[in-house]
Amino acid sequence: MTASRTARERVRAELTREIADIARRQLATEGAGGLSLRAVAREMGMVSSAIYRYFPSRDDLLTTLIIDGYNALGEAVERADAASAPDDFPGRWAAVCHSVRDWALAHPHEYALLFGSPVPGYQAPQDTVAARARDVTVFGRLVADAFHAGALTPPDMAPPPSPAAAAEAARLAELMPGVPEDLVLRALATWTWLYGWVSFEVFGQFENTIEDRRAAFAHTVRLQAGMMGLASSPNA
Amino acid sequence: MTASRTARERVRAELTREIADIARRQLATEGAGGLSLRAVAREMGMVSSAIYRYFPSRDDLLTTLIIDGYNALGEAVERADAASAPDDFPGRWAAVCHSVRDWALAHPHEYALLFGSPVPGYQAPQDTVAARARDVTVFGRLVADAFHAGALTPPDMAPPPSPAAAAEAARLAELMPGVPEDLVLRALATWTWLYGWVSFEVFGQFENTIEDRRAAFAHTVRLQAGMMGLASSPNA
DNA sequence: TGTACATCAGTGAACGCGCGTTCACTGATGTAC
DNA sequence: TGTACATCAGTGAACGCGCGTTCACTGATGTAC
Repeated sequence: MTASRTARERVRAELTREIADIARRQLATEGAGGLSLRAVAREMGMVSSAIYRYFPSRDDLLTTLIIDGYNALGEAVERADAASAPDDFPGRWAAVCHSVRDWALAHPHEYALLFGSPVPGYQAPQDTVAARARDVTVFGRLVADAFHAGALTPPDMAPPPSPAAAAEAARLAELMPGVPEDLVLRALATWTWLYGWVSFEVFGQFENTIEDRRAAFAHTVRLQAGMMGLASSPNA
Repeated sequence: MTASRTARERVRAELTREIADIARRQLATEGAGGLSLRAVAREMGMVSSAIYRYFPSRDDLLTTLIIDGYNALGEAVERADAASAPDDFPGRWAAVCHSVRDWALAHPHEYALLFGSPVPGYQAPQDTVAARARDVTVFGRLVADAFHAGALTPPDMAPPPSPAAAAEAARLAELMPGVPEDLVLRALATWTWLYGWVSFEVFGQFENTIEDRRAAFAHTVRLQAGMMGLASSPNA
């Protein structure tokens, strides 16, 4: 009976998801190192060994959380970009930045899992790479779109890249096809800025230093847009 | 006998330092969460309870490591700045950037302790604030020096700050007295970029993405100098 | 439709481990007269 | 200089805890004829 087999499988899928949800919630109170299979089992009302029917080990559960995290962030960024007018490149950029920041502040421990100190003893498997690139893919497309629309004209302020830097830029250009090397490097600078800021904010470095962080962030987002040379499409 | 009392105290100070050193080394293999008093005691050849003669608790030992870390980083940055020609502002900036990066790559777990995910259950006490600001103090002085030497003339590319952002800038201007608000905000953007880059690098986000990281970093450092508007002193 | 068998989920006990911290204690080192 | 006392460093046992993982097991759910 295919229907009943599906029934069992459906329960299984649901419980698997429930375990991951509880684990995610525990992450939010204990941090990545404090994630405990026994605690998850307790909250599930199961005996601890039963978890092994669903996840072969603690590391495996962590991997699931990491992949889910990258996907959640990636989706948020994709949605933010898609919701903006395609020709309004500064607007798309701002939407992307704020979506990253908002997601990080709403899920600080998941953010820490993805972008903070590596979890000791945990080695991320190959499975995570696909999900990992979703956010930066959106960014690369945004930059490439702007360039090809003639809306990426940065102020002249930088020396030409060294050959080694240019070589790196050439490899990164995969993410933003057709964009010249020095603009790729500017984009990289801006991208690292974004995560630097968000990490400072999520990890508490701005405590007692910056109060209205959203306002300061919003202004810096515009500043970075200017540095990259993002303008509204001249065809718009 | 003052001399003999000093002898005992000297041994005490030495053992205290030795404990901290061992703890720091363990940090480097286990990460912040894995720091264990018992393991430290084992390596000291002491019984675990003996550690309590020197540190009242595990958190206290962690606090010492954090303060030492900020001081080590701060010293490295101070030395790098001091070793540069005072009028060569881009040079000073590059020296500061590379000293942060070099220190972080040489002490990745200490860096993680200072700038990575907060240690769960640990609340940094007030004692850390003085050491915490050493690096940014150097940076603030560098920017202020450049401004007053007429060597801070950024390209025009940013909208004027919102009132809220300007208010934040006014408070941050303590670090770089006399520098106008919009330049303070550019400096803040650059500073967050620096730690964003270094965190990406230390935490492995550039793995399989950027190979010659030093070259890419060096170029981006110059790019950021241009964004801030740092130039060599016109009086030099 | 009914029965015999196979698969799977969950149990409960156990293994072996490491942790932070407390406490009463023994000796050695330092102090005061 | 010598002795009686106080301070301090380090010991060893113990408390109470939680962890990941294994394993033989019981029932329930699904499958094949």
